[in-house]
Amino acid sequence: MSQKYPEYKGLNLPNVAERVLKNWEENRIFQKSIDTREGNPPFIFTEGPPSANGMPGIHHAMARSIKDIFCRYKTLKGYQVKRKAGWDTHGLPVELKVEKELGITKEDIGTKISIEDYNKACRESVMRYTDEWNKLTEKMGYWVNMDDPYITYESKYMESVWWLLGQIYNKDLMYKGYTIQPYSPKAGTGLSSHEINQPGAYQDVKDTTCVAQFKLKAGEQVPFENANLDLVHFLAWTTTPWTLPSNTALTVGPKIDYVLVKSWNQYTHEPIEVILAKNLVAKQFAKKYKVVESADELVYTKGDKKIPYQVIGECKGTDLEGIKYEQLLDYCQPYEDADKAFVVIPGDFVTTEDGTGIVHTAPTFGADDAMVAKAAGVPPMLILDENETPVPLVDLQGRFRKELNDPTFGLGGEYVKAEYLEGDEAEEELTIQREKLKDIIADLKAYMSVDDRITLKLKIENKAFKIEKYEHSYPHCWRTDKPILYYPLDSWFIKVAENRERLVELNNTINWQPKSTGEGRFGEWLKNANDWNLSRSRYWGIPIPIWTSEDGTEQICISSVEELKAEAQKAVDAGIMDANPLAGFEVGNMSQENYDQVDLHKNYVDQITLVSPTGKPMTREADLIDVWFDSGSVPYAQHHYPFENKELIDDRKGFPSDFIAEGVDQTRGWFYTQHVIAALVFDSVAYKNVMSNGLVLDKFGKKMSKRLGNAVEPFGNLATYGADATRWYMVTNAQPWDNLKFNEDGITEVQRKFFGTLYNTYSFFGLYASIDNFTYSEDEIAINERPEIDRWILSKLNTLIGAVDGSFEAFEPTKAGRLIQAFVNDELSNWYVRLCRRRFWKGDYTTDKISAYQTLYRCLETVAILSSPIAPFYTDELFQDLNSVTGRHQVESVHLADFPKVNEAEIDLDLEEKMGIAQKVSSMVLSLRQGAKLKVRQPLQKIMVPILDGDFARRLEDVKHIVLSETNIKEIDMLEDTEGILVKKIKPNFKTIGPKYGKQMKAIAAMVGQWTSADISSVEANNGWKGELNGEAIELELTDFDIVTDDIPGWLVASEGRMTVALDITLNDELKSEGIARELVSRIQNYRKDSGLEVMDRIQLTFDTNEVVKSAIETNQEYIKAEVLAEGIVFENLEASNHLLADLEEGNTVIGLAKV
RNA sequence: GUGCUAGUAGCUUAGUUGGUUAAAGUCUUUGCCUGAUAAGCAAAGGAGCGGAGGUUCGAGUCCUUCCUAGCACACCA
Repeated sequence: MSQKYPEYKGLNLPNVAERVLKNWEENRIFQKSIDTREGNPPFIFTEGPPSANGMPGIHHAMARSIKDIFCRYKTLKGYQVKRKAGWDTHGLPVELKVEKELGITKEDIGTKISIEDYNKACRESVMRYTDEWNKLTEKMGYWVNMDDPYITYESKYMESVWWLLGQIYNKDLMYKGYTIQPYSPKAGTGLSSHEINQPGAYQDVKDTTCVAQFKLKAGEQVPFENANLDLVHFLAWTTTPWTLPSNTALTVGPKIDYVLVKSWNQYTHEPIEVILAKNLVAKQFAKKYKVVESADELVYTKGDKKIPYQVIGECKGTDLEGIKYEQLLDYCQPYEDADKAFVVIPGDFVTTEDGTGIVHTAPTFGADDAMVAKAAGVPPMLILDENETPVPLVDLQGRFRKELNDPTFGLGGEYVKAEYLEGDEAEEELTIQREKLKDIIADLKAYMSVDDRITLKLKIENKAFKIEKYEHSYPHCWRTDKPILYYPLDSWFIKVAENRERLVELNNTINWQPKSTGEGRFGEWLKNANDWNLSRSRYWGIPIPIWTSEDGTEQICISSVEELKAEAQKAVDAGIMDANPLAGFEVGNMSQENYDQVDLHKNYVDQITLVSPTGKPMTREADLIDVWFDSGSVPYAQHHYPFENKELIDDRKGFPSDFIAEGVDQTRGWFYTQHVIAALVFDSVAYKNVMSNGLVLDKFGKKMSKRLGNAVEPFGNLATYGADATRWYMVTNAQPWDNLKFNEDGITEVQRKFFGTLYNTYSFFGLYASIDNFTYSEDEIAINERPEIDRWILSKLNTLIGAVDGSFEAFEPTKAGRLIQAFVNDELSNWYVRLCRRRFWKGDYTTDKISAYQTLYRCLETVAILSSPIAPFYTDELFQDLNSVTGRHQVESVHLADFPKVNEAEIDLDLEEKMGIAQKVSSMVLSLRQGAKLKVRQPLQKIMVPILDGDFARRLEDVKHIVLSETNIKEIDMLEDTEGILVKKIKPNFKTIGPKYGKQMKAIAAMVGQWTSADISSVEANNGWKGELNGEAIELELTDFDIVTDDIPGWLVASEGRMTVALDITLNDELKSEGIARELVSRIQNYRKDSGLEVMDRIQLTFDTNEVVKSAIETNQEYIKAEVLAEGIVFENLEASNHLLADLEEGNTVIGLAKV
């Protein structure tokens, strides 16, 4: 044990972090923080897996700081907090990156490159930045066990996922459906709703939209009396004209009013009669049209400025149901039930906010469309391909099928969205189009999209009522950035919708931080949860473990490697497979080697054909499981549950999580999928407390992005400022769930204000404690034997412990940090240490001095522990530096210590109140001095303070010595009887009078404002006021008024709140000479310092000065000698150039100083 | 478009159940103190609380509406 407290040349937080990190490694402190809590209750934390195929950013540091804070806090509180790191390894981002690197597309997989090689490439790519992640984790001081991470591509992990899915399958919560889903032709995959909801997925695009005219079928009737049936058309709007060939129905709202309007087509000028929603008439007949009242005015010839229109009939949507119309674009017919197509059907989702109130319905490309069409028995536009398989009119690459070939307009084989064209394809298409369209457009300048050509065709054929560009937001594939299509796909679904209620119920038991995210955002989302589309038609992921016979009648869902091996063996026995690829797997052997010899990825399991009970071969369903299911499985799969660690989950020893935290942008999916899996499989919550932290924006509040170059690079930041300052800044500057405007100036401020002050306080303590050999070896001085100031700071300290504990407990790290910071700056450094300085460096090693050391030591030690969850590095050094001398704690790191307990006996609220008065009065006196330009060094005779009440007098009496020394005043006068001395001021107390005489408030205030000193005295004498105001009797008590002293005539006065202080600024000779002495002491102290003297060096003083100063020196000789540690003082002539020259009292004083 | 969150001095934030003159820090200017000194104290400057209405004796706090930002949601034709 050392006798000296370590000293440093200055505070360099990055260096501190280096030293502490080394210490942690050498002494395995993290491991010890878990081991020493063995047998204690666990605090279950689950780490959300990041993907290591990208570099970590500063926002990761943010999210990880939050996690770390609570894990460290709970460790201090005695919990055992295991935290297993993990990696998310599957998914489209990895695949797309690999495709790019290999220069291939999805179609090449399985042909140009084997799935096996492809998956190998993915496996190698996905862990590429693992080292950077590990480095960040270490540098920022995030404690998580990285030696044994769970990795989602490992066989054990995948086996657990299969097991979970098997549970869901066996509970009959899965089904295979044919639904319209967001589909990205360029990525070649369907997208989950999570993916559509990636930031930036919805983009504003300008599309060609079209209000098409669907002609009434010959022989049909309409519910309008004087309609010309040859001219009647339904108007329907679409933003995707490419879906018009797939139209098979028009949907109307049954309750909506529709009208028949007579007019002319603006492009062909042919007469038309159109049906649309009543309250959309004005919108559709804008600009070129004008309404007319009578049939007489309903005349039009081509070239007229405006086209007249008139409403000639009205009906309800119901009346239109069942009416047939002519197919708009007759390239194809539905392969079945074609006779039931092209009919008006009802739909509740129809609104009259946009369009025409009649919805163009293409069941193959719209989810609602499919639903209403199915309900009405209208077929989708599916045709049979060369294999006699029903297919939609657009292929999986996003191109029209060849059946749509139009001699003039092309279409067949072309991409339905121009955005899908790559490179020169647009140019090539343009050449073809120029040739084909030359009769219509003489000189085509630019490539015409499919939408543009379809609308052009409709225009020519009198089938387009209006064609416009329209800007709206449309979902885009989050990876390829191309627009998605809604497309019919085969998929596996988990039945989430029918379990919504239970999901909501369970969510209500979760403590969300902030509350609003859980109740509002997440809760609302659960209430409207749709079935979870699990299928992904990709390669690198966990395969759906379902094998089906070719006719679809028999099926098995595999839940383990053991089961797969057994089923494969059956197939071998039945002669369906030659050999069992899992023969080498030893059932029940949980060793890594055993599991390493199996691979459950697609390339491997697709080789396996199983046999059904009736002997039919069964092959695996081609799709993979949505990667969000991987991460939602973490709580179980990280432990290889239920194959290993069964008790962790079953006995609830490691589940549900006590705490999880992730960024709000990234993690909606993770919060959700964990919740769904836990609810469906275990009927439990997955986590009890959850914090969603906000985004890290740049200092202007803009989102950070590499493209804008405003992203903060985390490594450089940590190296410059140190992890402690960055962490402290991030946590204390804004609530974690608010977005953080990341400004490096803020970190500098934290460095200076908090860590600088804390460091200074420690240095101050260390300096003197080392000199005095304070090692905390004396008995703890009883609290009632300590001076007031010590008891005060200890009271504050105990209050702080309670408040910080409560804040951490309530998952409010910002509050905790701010409280600590306020304590260190305002209470400890700027009041306690400042007032107590002399106690540390003056005089003998007395009880008072020991009390001061003990008190300051405890403050520093406690602050170190309290702050350690947020700033793990510096606080550990501080703690260890203190503990290395005193050995008070048997632990080698602050992170192994126990969280301090509140000692209620040390809390003295009355004392805290007193000190508040002392601070207030001192501040007021200093302010008065400032105003009078009287330096604090100049002593003054007295101040007067009017006494407000008995408590105030007692309190002020107790702390008056502090006020006097702080402000350099000789005495304090408490004025009890203030009549005639003080000028008083009275104000009504709105808070108490308001509820009683609300309406009269203004009148009362006005009246009170007029009162004179005499009136105030009378109110005081009568203990209140009674009277009548505006005819109402009013009775006010003394407490309904605030009476404050305002002024003392002839004195320098300051008032704040109810307190008033008056300062006597007259100077006599004695005060003057003392002022001179103090001034000299200050100069000599600086001179000592400049001369390089040690604090304890003793000196001999020589003065060459005038009479005034000389007499002041003589008068205060003992004081000066004691202050500057002078043995003696002599007066003789001195050469100014070799000594200190001071300008005092209108003359020069030369000061000589010699070390003795 | 809908929902959630936020909008308070140049900047970062605090403002409890509505109660008199809106609070800190930072910043700028000025003065001071100091054997903790890249700190500290004091004074001055700077907002009327995103805008507009309303409820109330009284609104930064409650209500309505609009605007801005971020996030989430959306099948929107």
